[in-house]
Parts: sequence; structure tokens; C-alpha cells
Amino acid sequence: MKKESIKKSRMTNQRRVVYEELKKLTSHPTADELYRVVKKRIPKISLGTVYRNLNLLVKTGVIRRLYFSDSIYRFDANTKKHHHIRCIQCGRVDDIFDFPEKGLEKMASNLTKYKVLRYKLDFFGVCPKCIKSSKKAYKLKNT
Amino acid sequence: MKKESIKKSRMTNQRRVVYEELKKLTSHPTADELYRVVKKRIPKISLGTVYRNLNLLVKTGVIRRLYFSDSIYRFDANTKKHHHIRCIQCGRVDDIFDFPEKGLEKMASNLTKYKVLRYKLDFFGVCPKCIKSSKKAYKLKNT
DNA sequence: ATGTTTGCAAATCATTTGCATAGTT
DNA sequence: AACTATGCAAATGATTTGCAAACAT
Repeated sequence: MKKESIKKSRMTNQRRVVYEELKKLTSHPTADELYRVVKKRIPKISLGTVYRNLNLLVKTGVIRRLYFSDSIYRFDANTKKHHHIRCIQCGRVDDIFDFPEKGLEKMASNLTKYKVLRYKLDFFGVCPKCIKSSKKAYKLKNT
Repeated sequence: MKKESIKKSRMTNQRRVVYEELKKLTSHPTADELYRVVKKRIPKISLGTVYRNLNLLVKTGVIRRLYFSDSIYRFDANTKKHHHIRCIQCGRVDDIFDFPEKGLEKMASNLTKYKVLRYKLDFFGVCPKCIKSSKKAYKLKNT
């Protein structure tokens, strides 16, 4: 594999707006959802550009990329350590902040020969809205 | 959405072999990896059939479907409660059994308005082999 | 006999990429 | 000027699906 030359990224309007709009959203949008929002400010932006900028922002650690069982990436501009909970009925994703750290990595270290670096903890349940309406519109396939 | 009629599934040779071979593997194979193995016993089986059977086995709870950041599904015939750890260098996935239960669901319940049903806990690190060889062949894109 | 499953190939869907042009530094 | 980023469309890769034939019950 060839070593890549160092690239210095430039601040374009598209990049700025992609990031700004993602920061405004707490809904953990997919690339396409964000694309629709950004399009309102930059009508001729392309979906490819949104993807490229999201990937660059992920690579530089400015945003996070999430994934759940439907294998569609979601993005989160909040880089503060937190977990997520997903509604198994409507698919929405919410944040869980201040989850008490319980030394999970250390526990895992005791159970494997891996060098444990990090973990991902996602919860699944039913959101308040779906508890009330017991709607089944978006029924997820599985975990 | 129309209510589906009840289907009674039949035990075909393809279905049996897909399940048997998955049970033999502890490597959490992808559909395609399992397909290659099953093909040795049933040379003319199609990849579509492997997918259909895996999905049916998941739906009936006989096997589990795993997913990590590369958005390729992996399958696990072990339905005993356990977690996973993935090597960020070579991509292999290992099991973590007997992880001490710490009432994670209860903790999450205190922090959201969701009805919390379950969680998914994955670890990431470097496997013993990669620690030694410090190989970078399969470098994963990110978490 | 009836309805499910298969193999095949085409379709789908999210994401990536090649290329010529536009934009940033 | 020297490169990076964009828009567009085509390519990719995993997974799903339509259909007629094969198979299980």
C-alpha cells in the first residue's frame, strides 16, 4: 500500500454548512437526511459531497459515525462521550449522557487476550412516544 | 400493511447445512464466507439461498446477526448471552463469555424515558496475533 | 396436491469513485 | 499557480427479490 501524501483540507462553504447543520440536529441523521437539510442552504450541493465531507469530519475526529442493525450510517456532531438508545419501533436514536463508568474495559481485559482499547454500548427499547401510541410503522427487522 | 399468513418452514438440505456449518464456525462469518464453506457440501447452492436461510434462522431466534462498523453482517450460531471483541487491525471477532452483569439496563432506565429492553456491548482492541505481528493488512476505517 | 424453497439473474440501496470544472490558499 | 473540493453520473458491494422449476410435507 502506498503511503499517502499529506493533504491540507480547505474550508469550503459546503463543508462548513454540512458541519453547521449536523451540529444543529440532535436526531443523529443519516447522510441522506442531512443532505436534504443542507440542500435548503446550498440547493445544488450533491449527495456525494455530503458523504465526502462527513467522512472527512469523521476521520479528523470532529464528528462521530454511528451504526445500528439496519446498516445505515448515522452521524453525530457531539463528540462528548455518551451512549445511545434506539427505539425498536420508530427507529429514533437518543443520547444517554453521564452513564456511570464501570470499568467495562478492565473487565473485558480480564476475559480476553486482546489489548482492549474501547467499547460501544447501545441500548434498545421503546421511546416515550411509541409507548403511548404503540405504533408499529417502522418496525425494525431485529436487534 | 397486510397481515402475513402463517408459514410453516420446511427442513431442506440447504437449510440444514447452512445451520450445521455455521455451528461449526466460531469465526462469526459473513454470509459470503459461510456460502463458500457450504458450497463444499452443496456445490450448486446459491448465495441468495444462504441469505434467505440465515435471515429465517435469525427471525426464529436460532442464530444471531452481528454488525460492526464495516456494515457487513456477521452470523453467530451461539445464542448464549455473550459479547464480542473485534480486532481493529485484522477485523477478527472473538467472543467474551461470562461478562459480569452490572445492571446496565437498569442504569440506562434511570437516564432515559424509554422502556429499556436490551443492550449491545462490543469491545474493540488488538488481538494477540496482531499485537505480535503489528500487521496492518486489514486496517478498519474507524470504530 | 399444496405451498414452501431453490437457483438464477436482475434489482435495490447505501455509499464510493472517476473525471472535468470550480474554488481555496 | 498548485492543489483540493465539487457536481454529476456511473460504479461498487452487500443484500434482496421475482420467477419458474424443484422439493417437502
